[in-house]
Amino acid sequence: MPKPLHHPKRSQIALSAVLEALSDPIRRVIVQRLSHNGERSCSAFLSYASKTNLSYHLARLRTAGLVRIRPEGTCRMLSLRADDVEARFPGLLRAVLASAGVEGARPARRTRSSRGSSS
Amino acid sequence: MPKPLHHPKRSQIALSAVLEALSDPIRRVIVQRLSHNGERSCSAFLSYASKTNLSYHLARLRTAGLVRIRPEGTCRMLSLRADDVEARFPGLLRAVLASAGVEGARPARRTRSSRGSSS
DNA sequence: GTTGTGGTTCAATAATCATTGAACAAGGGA
DNA sequence: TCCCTTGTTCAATGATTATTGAACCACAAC
Repeated sequence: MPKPLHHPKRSQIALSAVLEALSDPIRRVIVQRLSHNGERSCSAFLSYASKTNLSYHLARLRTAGLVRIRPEGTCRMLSLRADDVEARFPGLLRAVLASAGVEGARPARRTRSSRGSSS
Repeated sequence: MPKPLHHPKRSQIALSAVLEALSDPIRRVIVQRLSHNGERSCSAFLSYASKTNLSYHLARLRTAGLVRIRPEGTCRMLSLRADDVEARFPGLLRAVLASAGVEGARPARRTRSSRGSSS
Protein backbone atom coordinates (compact mmCIF):
# COMPACT_ATOMS: atom_id res chain seq x y z
CA MET A 1 0.00 0.00 0.00
CA PRO A 2 1.47 3.31 -1.12
CA LYS A 3 -0.10 5.82 1.25
CA PRO A 4 2.77 6.88 3.52
CA LEU A 5 0.82 6.02 6.72
CA HIS A 6 1.96 8.95 8.79
CA HIS A 7 3.30 8.33 12.30
CA PRO A 8 4.09 11.19 14.69
CA LYS A 9 7.69 11.26 15.79
CA ARG A 10 8.42 10.71 19.44
CA SER A 11 8.62 14.39 20.29
CA GLN A 12 5.27 14.99 18.66
CA ILE A 13 3.33 12.52 20.76
CA ALA A 14 0.79 14.55 22.72
CA LEU A 15 -0.64 13.66 26.10
CA SER A 16 -4.19 14.60 25.16
CA ALA A 17 -4.13 12.37 22.11
CA VAL A 18 -2.67 9.46 24.07
CA LEU A 19 -5.24 9.69 26.87
CA GLU A 20 -8.04 10.11 24.38
CA ALA A 21 -6.88 7.05 22.47
CA LEU A 22 -6.63 4.99 25.64
CA SER A 23 -10.04 6.08 26.89
CA ASP A 24 -11.78 3.67 24.52
CA PRO A 25 -12.12 0.07 25.75
CA ILE A 26 -11.63 -1.45 22.30
CA ARG A 27 -8.41 0.45 21.74
CA ARG A 28 -7.24 -0.43 25.23
CA VAL A 29 -7.73 -4.13 24.55
CA ILE A 30 -5.72 -3.84 21.36
CA VAL A 31 -2.89 -2.05 23.13
CA GLN A 32 -2.94 -4.61 25.88
CA ARG A 33 -2.74 -7.56 23.53
CA LEU A 34 0.10 -5.92 21.62
CA SER A 35 1.89 -5.36 24.89
CA HIS A 36 1.56 -9.02 25.86
CA ASN A 37 2.05 -10.76 22.53
CA GLY A 38 4.18 -8.34 20.55
CA GLU A 39 3.73 -7.63 16.85
CA ARG A 40 0.45 -8.79 15.35
CA SER A 41 -1.34 -8.34 12.06
CA CYS A 42 -4.36 -6.03 11.85
CA SER A 43 -6.66 -8.95 11.18
CA ALA A 44 -5.78 -10.42 14.56
CA PHE A 45 -8.18 -7.93 16.10
CA LEU A 46 -11.18 -8.44 13.87
CA SER A 47 -13.01 -10.04 16.79
CA TYR A 48 -13.28 -6.65 18.51
CA ALA A 49 -14.79 -4.61 15.69
CA SER A 50 -15.85 -4.74 12.08
CA LYS A 51 -13.21 -4.34 9.40
CA THR A 52 -14.02 -0.70 8.74
CA ASN A 53 -14.39 0.20 12.37
CA LEU A 54 -11.15 -1.56 13.26
CA SER A 55 -9.36 0.47 10.63
CA TYR A 56 -10.72 3.60 12.27
CA HIS A 57 -9.57 2.63 15.75
CA LEU A 58 -6.13 1.59 14.51
CA ALA A 59 -5.74 4.92 12.74
CA ARG A 60 -6.50 6.69 16.00
CA LEU A 61 -3.93 4.63 17.85
CA ARG A 62 -1.42 5.33 15.10
CA THR A 63 -1.94 9.07 14.87
CA ALA A 64 -1.79 9.28 18.66
CA GLY A 65 1.65 7.67 18.48
CA LEU A 66 0.76 4.54 20.42
CA VAL A 67 1.15 2.07 17.61
CA ARG A 68 3.33 1.58 14.58
CA ILE A 69 1.88 0.04 11.40
CA ARG A 70 4.24 -1.62 8.95
CA PRO A 71 3.13 -3.03 5.59
CA GLU A 72 4.25 -6.62 5.12
CA GLY A 73 3.17 -8.11 1.82
CA THR A 74 -0.58 -8.00 1.67
CA CYS A 75 -1.17 -7.38 5.35
CA ARG A 76 -0.05 -4.89 7.97
CA MET A 77 1.82 -5.55 11.12
CA LEU A 78 0.97 -3.68 14.31
CA SER A 79 3.41 -3.02 17.10
CA LEU A 80 3.19 -1.00 20.29
CA ARG A 81 5.48 2.05 20.49
CA ALA A 82 6.06 1.31 24.14
CA ASP A 83 9.55 2.81 24.20
CA ASP A 84 8.46 6.09 22.63
CA VAL A 85 5.46 6.46 24.91
CA GLU A 86 7.52 5.53 27.96
CA ALA A 87 10.19 8.07 27.04
CA ARG A 88 7.63 10.80 26.65
CA PHE A 89 5.24 9.95 29.48
CA PRO A 90 7.08 7.71 31.95
CA GLY A 91 4.91 5.20 33.77
CA LEU A 92 1.73 6.14 31.96
CA LEU A 93 1.34 3.11 29.74
CA ARG A 94 2.31 0.74 32.54
CA ALA A 95 -0.30 2.26 34.85
CA VAL A 96 -3.07 2.11 32.27
CA LEU A 97 -2.32 -1.45 31.22
CA ALA A 98 -2.06 -2.65 34.80
CA SER A 99 -5.41 -1.07 35.61
CA ALA A 100 -7.07 -2.19 32.41
CA GLY A 101 -6.73 -5.82 33.41
CA VAL A 102 -8.54 -5.40 36.71
CA GLU A 103 -11.15 -2.90 35.52
CA GLY A 104 -14.63 -3.98 36.49
CA ALA A 105 -13.45 -7.25 37.93
CA ARG A 106 -15.22 -7.73 41.23
CA PRO A 107 -18.27 -5.64 42.15
CA ALA A 108 -16.21 -4.42 45.10
CA ARG A 109 -17.51 -6.70 47.87
CA ARG A 110 -19.07 -4.63 50.60
CA THR A 111 -16.80 -5.21 53.57
CA ARG A 112 -17.67 -3.82 56.97
CA SER A 113 -15.02 -1.12 56.66
CA SER A 114 -16.18 0.06 53.25
CA ARG A 115 -19.81 0.14 54.32
CA GLY A 116 -20.35 3.87 54.30
CA SER A 117 -17.07 5.22 53.04
CA SER A 118 -17.09 7.09 49.78
CA SER A 119 -20.09 9.13 48.72
CA MET B 1 -27.07 24.49 47.36
CA PRO B 2 -29.47 21.60 47.84
CA LYS B 3 -28.85 19.33 44.86
CA PRO B 4 -27.09 16.27 46.33
CA LEU B 5 -24.11 16.58 43.95
CA HIS B 6 -23.58 12.90 43.22
CA HIS B 7 -20.08 11.43 43.53
CA PRO B 8 -19.26 7.87 42.43
CA LYS B 9 -17.92 5.70 45.21
CA ARG B 10 -14.37 4.44 44.92
CA SER B 11 -15.34 1.06 43.48
CA GLN B 12 -17.41 2.77 40.81
CA ILE B 13 -14.63 4.88 39.38
CA ALA B 14 -14.13 3.68 35.80
CA LEU B 15 -10.91 3.81 33.85
CA SER B 16 -12.56 5.04 30.66
CA ALA B 17 -14.17 7.94 32.47
CA VAL B 18 -10.95 8.89 34.22
CA LEU B 19 -8.88 8.84 31.03
CA GLU B 20 -11.57 10.75 29.19
CA ALA B 21 -11.69 13.37 31.92
CA LEU B 22 -7.92 13.73 31.92
CA SER B 23 -7.70 13.98 28.14
CA ASP B 24 -8.85 17.60 28.23
CA PRO B 25 -6.12 20.19 28.87
CA ILE B 26 -8.37 22.47 30.91
CA ARG B 27 -9.40 19.65 33.21
CA ARG B 28 -5.80 18.51 33.48
CA VAL B 29 -4.69 21.95 34.62
CA ILE B 30 -7.40 21.98 37.27
CA VAL B 31 -6.38 18.56 38.55
CA GLN B 32 -2.76 19.62 38.60
CA ARG B 33 -3.39 22.77 40.58
CA LEU B 34 -5.54 20.84 43.05
CA SER B 35 -2.74 18.34 43.42
CA HIS B 36 -0.19 21.08 44.15
CA ASN B 37 -2.21 23.47 46.26
CA GLY B 38 -4.86 21.27 47.85
CA GLU B 39 -8.46 22.32 48.34
CA ARG B 40 -9.57 25.35 46.34
CA SER B 41 -12.84 27.06 45.61
CA CYS B 42 -14.46 26.70 42.18
CA SER B 43 -13.89 30.34 41.41
CA ALA B 44 -10.13 29.83 41.67
CA PHE B 45 -10.25 28.37 38.17
CA LEU B 46 -12.30 31.01 36.41
CA SER B 47 -9.20 32.04 34.47
CA TYR B 48 -9.34 28.82 32.49
CA ALA B 49 -12.93 28.95 31.30
CA SER B 50 -16.16 30.92 31.52
CA LYS B 51 -18.37 30.38 34.53
CA THR B 52 -20.78 28.10 32.72
CA ASN B 53 -18.10 26.17 30.95
CA LEU B 54 -16.13 25.71 34.16
CA SER B 55 -19.20 24.27 35.82
CA TYR B 56 -19.42 21.78 32.97
CA HIS B 57 -15.79 20.69 33.25
CA LEU B 58 -16.00 20.39 37.03
CA ALA B 59 -19.08 18.21 36.70
CA ARG B 60 -17.15 15.93 34.37
CA LEU B 61 -14.28 15.67 36.82
CA ARG B 62 -16.73 14.98 39.62
CA THR B 63 -18.75 12.29 37.85
CA ALA B 64 -15.52 10.64 36.74
CA GLY B 65 -14.53 10.39 40.39
CA LEU B 66 -11.46 12.60 40.17
CA VAL B 67 -12.71 15.44 42.29
CA ARG B 68 -14.89 15.98 45.33
CA ILE B 69 -17.06 19.09 45.59
CA ARG B 70 -18.15 20.25 49.01
CA PRO B 71 -20.52 23.20 49.60
CA GLU B 72 -19.07 25.74 52.00
CA GLY B 73 -21.31 28.71 52.64
CA THR B 74 -21.85 30.47 49.36
CA CYS B 75 -19.07 28.78 47.46
CA ARG B 76 -17.92 25.25 46.76
CA MET B 77 -14.65 23.70 47.67
CA LEU B 78 -12.87 21.39 45.26
CA SER B 79 -10.48 18.66 46.29
CA LEU B 80 -8.68 15.95 44.38
CA ARG B 81 -9.70 12.38 45.22
CA ALA B 82 -6.09 11.33 44.86
CA ASP B 83 -6.36 8.47 47.36
CA ASP B 84 -9.39 6.94 45.67
CA VAL B 85 -7.91 7.19 42.22
CA GLU B 86 -4.58 5.84 43.41
CA ALA B 87 -6.27 2.90 45.11
CA ARG B 88 -8.19 2.03 42.00
CA PHE B 89 -5.56 2.78 39.35
CA PRO B 90 -2.14 2.81 41.01
CA GLY B 91 0.40 5.15 39.46
CA LEU B 92 -1.99 6.56 36.89
CA LEU B 93 -2.55 9.99 38.35
CA ARG B 94 1.10 10.43 39.22
CA ALA B 95 2.14 9.56 35.66
CA VAL B 96 -0.36 11.91 34.06
CA LEU B 97 0.48 14.81 36.36
CA ALA B 98 4.21 14.33 35.93
CA SER B 99 3.80 14.34 32.16
CA ALA B 100 1.35 17.19 32.10
CA GLY B 101 3.96 19.57 33.39
CA VAL B 102 6.48 18.83 30.66
CA GLU B 103 3.98 18.53 27.82
CA GLY B 104 4.91 20.71 24.90
CA ALA B 105 7.90 22.20 26.68
CA ARG B 106 10.77 22.24 24.23
CA PRO B 107 10.10 22.07 20.51
CA ALA B 108 12.31 18.96 20.52
CA ARG B 109 15.59 20.46 19.27
CA ARG B 110 16.58 18.77 16.04
CA THR B 111 19.76 16.94 16.92
CA ARG B 112 21.79 15.18 14.25
CA SER B 113 20.58 11.78 15.48
CA SER B 114 16.91 12.71 15.41
CA ARG B 115 17.15 14.22 11.96
CA GLY B 116 15.19 11.64 10.01
CA SER B 117 14.14 9.20 12.67
CA SER B 118 10.48 8.50 13.26
CA SER B 119 7.59 8.53 10.77
C1' DG C 1 -5.08 -11.31 -17.29
C1' DT C 2 -8.80 -12.81 -13.20
C1' DT C 3 -9.86 -13.69 -8.64
C1' DG C 4 -9.37 -13.43 -3.69
C1' DT C 5 -7.71 -11.47 0.58
C1' DG C 6 -6.43 -7.64 3.69
C1' DG C 7 -7.26 -2.86 4.42
C1' DT C 8 -8.35 1.80 3.42
C1' DT C 9 -11.37 5.74 1.98
C1' DC C 10 -15.84 7.89 1.44
C1' DA C 11 -20.44 9.36 2.72
C1' DA C 12 -23.95 9.11 5.98
C1' DT C 13 -25.75 8.49 10.53
C1' DA C 14 -26.67 8.97 15.60
C1' DA C 15 -24.57 10.22 19.71
C1' DT C 16 -21.72 12.76 22.54
C1' DC C 17 -18.71 16.88 23.59
C1' DA C 18 -17.43 21.72 24.29
C1' DT C 19 -18.95 26.25 24.41
C1' DT C 20 -22.13 30.04 24.93
C1' DG C 21 -25.87 33.19 26.92
C1' DA C 22 -29.93 33.61 29.55
C1' DA C 23 -32.31 32.36 33.41
C1' DC C 24 -32.45 30.62 37.94
C1' DA C 25 -31.24 29.35 43.08
C1' DA C 26 -28.94 29.79 47.58
C1' DG C 27 -26.34 32.15 50.90
C1' DG C 28 -24.24 36.45 52.99
C1' DG C 29 -24.07 40.94 53.90
C1' DA C 30 -25.76 46.13 53.47
C1' DT D 1 -35.65 43.97 52.76
C1' DC D 2 -32.67 44.42 48.45
C1' DC D 3 -28.57 43.36 46.33
C1' DC D 4 -24.41 40.82 45.23
C1' DT D 5 -21.63 36.92 44.80
C1' DT D 6 -21.17 32.04 43.60
C1' DG D 7 -22.59 28.57 41.05
C1' DT D 8 -26.04 25.57 38.57
C1' DT D 9 -29.53 24.37 34.91
C1' DC D 10 -31.47 24.90 30.35
C1' DA D 11 -31.60 25.35 25.37
C1' DA D 12 -29.04 25.96 21.35
C1' DT D 13 -25.05 25.50 18.50
C1' DG D 14 -20.95 23.58 16.04
C1' DA D 15 -17.48 20.13 16.33
C1' DT D 16 -16.00 15.64 17.06
C1' DT D 17 -16.78 10.53 17.77
C1' DA D 18 -18.12 5.89 16.84
C1' DT D 19 -20.28 2.96 13.66
C1' DT D 20 -21.91 1.22 9.26
C1' DG D 21 -22.01 -0.21 4.15
C1' DA D 22 -20.34 0.51 -0.34
C1' DA D 23 -16.65 1.32 -3.10
C1' DC D 24 -11.96 1.13 -3.87
C1' DC D 25 -6.79 -0.24 -3.89
C1' DA D 26 -2.71 -3.14 -3.60
C1' DC D 27 -0.71 -7.31 -3.40
C1' DA D 28 -0.34 -12.33 -4.20
C1' DA D 29 -1.69 -16.53 -6.35
C1' DC D 30 -3.50 -18.78 -10.03
